[in-house]
Amino acid sequence: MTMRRRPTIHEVARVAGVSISSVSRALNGNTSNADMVARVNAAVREVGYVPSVVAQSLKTRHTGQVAFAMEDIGNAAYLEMVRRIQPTLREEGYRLLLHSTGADVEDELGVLASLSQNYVDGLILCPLRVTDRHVEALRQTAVPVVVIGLLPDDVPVDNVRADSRVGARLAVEHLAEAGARRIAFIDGPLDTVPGRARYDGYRRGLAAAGLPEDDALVRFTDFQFDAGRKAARELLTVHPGIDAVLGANDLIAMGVLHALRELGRDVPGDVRVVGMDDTPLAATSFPPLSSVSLGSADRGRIAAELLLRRLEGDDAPAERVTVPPSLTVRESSR
Amino acid sequence: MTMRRRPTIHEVARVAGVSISSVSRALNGNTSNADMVARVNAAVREVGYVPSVVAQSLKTRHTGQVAFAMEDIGNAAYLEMVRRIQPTLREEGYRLLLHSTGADVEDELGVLASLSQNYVDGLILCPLRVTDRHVEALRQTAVPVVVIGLLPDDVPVDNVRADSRVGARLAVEHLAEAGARRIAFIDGPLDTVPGRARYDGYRRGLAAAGLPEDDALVRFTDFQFDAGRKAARELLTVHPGIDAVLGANDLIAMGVLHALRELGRDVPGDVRVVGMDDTPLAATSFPPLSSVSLGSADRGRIAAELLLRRLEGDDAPAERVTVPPSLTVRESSR
DNA sequence: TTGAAAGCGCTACCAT
DNA sequence: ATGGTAGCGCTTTCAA
Repeated sequence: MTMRRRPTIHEVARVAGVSISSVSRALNGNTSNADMVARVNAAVREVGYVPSVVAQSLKTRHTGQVAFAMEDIGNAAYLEMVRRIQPTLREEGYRLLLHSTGADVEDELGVLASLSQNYVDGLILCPLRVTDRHVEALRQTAVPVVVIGLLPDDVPVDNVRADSRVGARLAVEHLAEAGARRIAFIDGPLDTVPGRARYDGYRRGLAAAGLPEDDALVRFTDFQFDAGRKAARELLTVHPGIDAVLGANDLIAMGVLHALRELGRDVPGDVRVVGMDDTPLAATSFPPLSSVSLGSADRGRIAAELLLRRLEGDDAPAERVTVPPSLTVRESSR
Repeated sequence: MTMRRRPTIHEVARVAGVSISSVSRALNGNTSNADMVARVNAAVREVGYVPSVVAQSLKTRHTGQVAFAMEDIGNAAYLEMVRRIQPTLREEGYRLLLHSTGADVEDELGVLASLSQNYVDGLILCPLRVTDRHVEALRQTAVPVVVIGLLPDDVPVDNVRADSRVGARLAVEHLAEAGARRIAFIDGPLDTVPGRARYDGYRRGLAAAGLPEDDALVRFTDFQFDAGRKAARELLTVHPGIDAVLGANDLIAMGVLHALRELGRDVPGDVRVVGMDDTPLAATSFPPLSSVSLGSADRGRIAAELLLRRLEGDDAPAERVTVPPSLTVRESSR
């Protein structure tokens, strides 16, 4: 265990026989003397010098770090975002700091207040809910913030959103076109933003397809596998005439697939099924699950790009980007 | 957009009418004068002071940050680790920096060399392969490192490992007990640590069950769904007598399930299937997939705990923890 | 072009 | 107990 302290710019200067200013300049490309650069580089290699980013940050007032704060990295949608955010930021030399808030609103606010005043140059936030206090905090962050999710129109913050209402509608229209007439919907809680939007989209889809609404075909549960399974089992037992089910996310839809199998119904022969989010689950289920992609990966990438623009000093008015949903049709609704 | 500079400790001192030393002491609990603490806190609130972690880091020589470097956060096993690492570190006040290396060995080394000399107090590394250069780099990192995965015994670095060899063996023994006689194995690349270990475990399992080895029943591909599907299709077309398939991870096993369905073979009636990693996929597949858990969540937690001990100054000899695998039997092999 | 020196905001030592 | 002050390692003026 070598316990030598890391070499500083002073060692490099000493070995190269120049001043620390010259070392700094040579390293940052602020010199035109090729010989100087060569000498400094040689000294750097010799002593194994790595600049202290901390000292650099203190001086330059930026850290090269960006944080992504979301509820739980375990959620497939956030995961997709991270997978795109990281390389996008990295290409520009930023490191990614991860912040799972664990559905804790206070913590989300804490992140906004302190984290944004500290150790990061920017922040991508994916809030579960947006309260007045969020808005307040967003208005006075010390660094650029991009919010992924719904945000009131008057908040001057870059914002990337999905359109899950249109997404649900797409799914319903697709099912109707495929010949379905009694389309059930298993939703998450109606008091969540996505739950509400997807329900609205479902109803619009029915209207667009000229199908009647029937409350008996709708269930509000949780965004979970077991919830979908249970709801589908009940729904299809009471209403055997249901010929299609839309699940408000892929987990619910997977639960529906299981329920149908248990009930001996063929998918898509007897009942067509569509999910939402288009997670990796969808492609590997049996039968492969049609699903509405809400563009998580794109939202992540776009959020990162917006933030990078701000970090480069762009101070144009806040932008609002909506990523359009797209339906991937697989066997479950073909 | 308020463009005021963040207040520093000097503003607080001025408002509180004390010296900056007193502010620092009050804030860090190094004073016993309750009145002083109160005055300082009041001033802190008044000016909205948040200490600069950058300046603190420069002074104290630690950053409060820990990095987790792995191949791709999209992998379910790594994800499980992150989900446990983050809260564990966070409880002790450390932030988590994420570093997907994208299967790039050079990049992995780069992380070790520069990242460990910089902006983090410690590092959790989950290398895909361990080369001599890794070992070399590990020997001279500037901060404590914990490696999740297999590491040569003489490398003095804390190490948390799964026992995927025993895991694969467990799976084979279980299949044999269930009556399987011709157990195929679809592995990832043999030159990866898990690929190698699982293959060894497979062979030991066969030996333990008194079954003959048959190279024709083994395929080395990728740890992916499509790879598993394709390999299974070929394998079962050429060798219809195969009565069980072990997939080296759940994705492969899911691919196997699909291939079998396409070939019209019943699972588990004709062919039993077992996967590895016990990801969420397993429980929601059809039929639900038996899978060997390698304790990803536990490994993540333990790695974080080991690292925290080092960060607290513990300099006991490097520890080696092995998390035992466990088999969850579901319908696919019942 | 180069070097000296002034900080960036903080902690901790040393006087008082 | 409190305040002054010397750095932490760097970048960037400013003179030479």
